[in-house]
Amino acid sequence: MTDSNSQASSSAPSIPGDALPPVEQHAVQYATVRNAHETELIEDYVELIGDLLKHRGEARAADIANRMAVSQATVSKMIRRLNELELVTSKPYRSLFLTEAGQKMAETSRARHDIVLHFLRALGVKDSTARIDAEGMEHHVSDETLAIMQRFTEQQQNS
Amino acid sequence: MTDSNSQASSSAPSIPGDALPPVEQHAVQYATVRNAHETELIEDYVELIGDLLKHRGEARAADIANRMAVSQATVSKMIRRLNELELVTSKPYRSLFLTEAGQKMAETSRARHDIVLHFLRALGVKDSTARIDAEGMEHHVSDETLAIMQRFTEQQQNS
DNA sequence: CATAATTGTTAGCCAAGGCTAAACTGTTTG
DNA sequence: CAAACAGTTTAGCCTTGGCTAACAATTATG
Repeated sequence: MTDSNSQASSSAPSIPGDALPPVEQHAVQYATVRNAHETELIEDYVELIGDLLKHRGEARAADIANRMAVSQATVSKMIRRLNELELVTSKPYRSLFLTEAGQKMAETSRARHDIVLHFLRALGVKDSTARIDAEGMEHHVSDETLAIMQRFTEQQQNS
Repeated sequence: MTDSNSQASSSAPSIPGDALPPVEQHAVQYATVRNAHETELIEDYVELIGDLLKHRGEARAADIANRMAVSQATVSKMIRRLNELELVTSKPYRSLFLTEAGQKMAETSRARHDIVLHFLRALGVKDSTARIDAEGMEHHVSDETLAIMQRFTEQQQNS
């Protein structure tokens, strides 16, 4: 352990991004991101399946492959994983459906996604950019920040 | 190709997150995120090495391992990659240094990171949360959004 | 200065998430 | 109703980014 704990442990939230955070805090940041990455893809699939079911009535592997710009083989493999995680049910060659848990995840993800998207638009980001950014950001926004984003969007609308 | 192009192709930026985006646009969103993921880790390493050099004068593998909460073996392997990409130079058992390209990347990453972090704080997110969120978000924020965030933060400060 | 502790590297393992090619199933249609 | 086409699955490959364990080099210390 070379890397001693910065200097003083004073809580200095006002000083800008200068000065390295203490090791443990820094470690938590990176670990949190790594962790998010593990669930990210899963959530994206589940969210998309939910959307397809809602808007199209069915969710076929081919649709998912097209929308995600990924091969059908990749989707097929992923569906197996989603099955094992009991997020979707699937009969071979038939549309997918979400389990209870899957539906819950889909709703949560969709809600997060929408909050971020609406927030970005309220900030003044143009639609096409906002959509791309929201897709990437949604998995990395804490509940605290999410709540603030929502409040901001609402205030923006009443004015 | 089952998934026909939603309905009308009218530009409707005002309607909420309802309705699926057209297939190609949707595909671009996901592809963009996938792409970001590939460079993300690299950027994080380079950024951290830059910070360590700046604040400590040296960047040792052990420090990186501690700060990233990852094994030394993982760091060692990663450093080999960074070497191949000509982002860092390293002699065994010596501190790392950034190449020109590495320094450039470190600065860019650091700048993005700071803009996002300051923005979140300006929004009212508490410091510890803002740090975690910024770490995850920074790689998924477009230049357009970044510029808006920066402006927002500045306005917030002059008031 | 010899040995202990720290730091770094290598080898070899694993899971995830891509891909292509080939095989199989279901549906449509001549 | 058979053949063609569209959709799905499987097999097998690759890269990334983790890990542990074992070994090597450097640095610190009794």
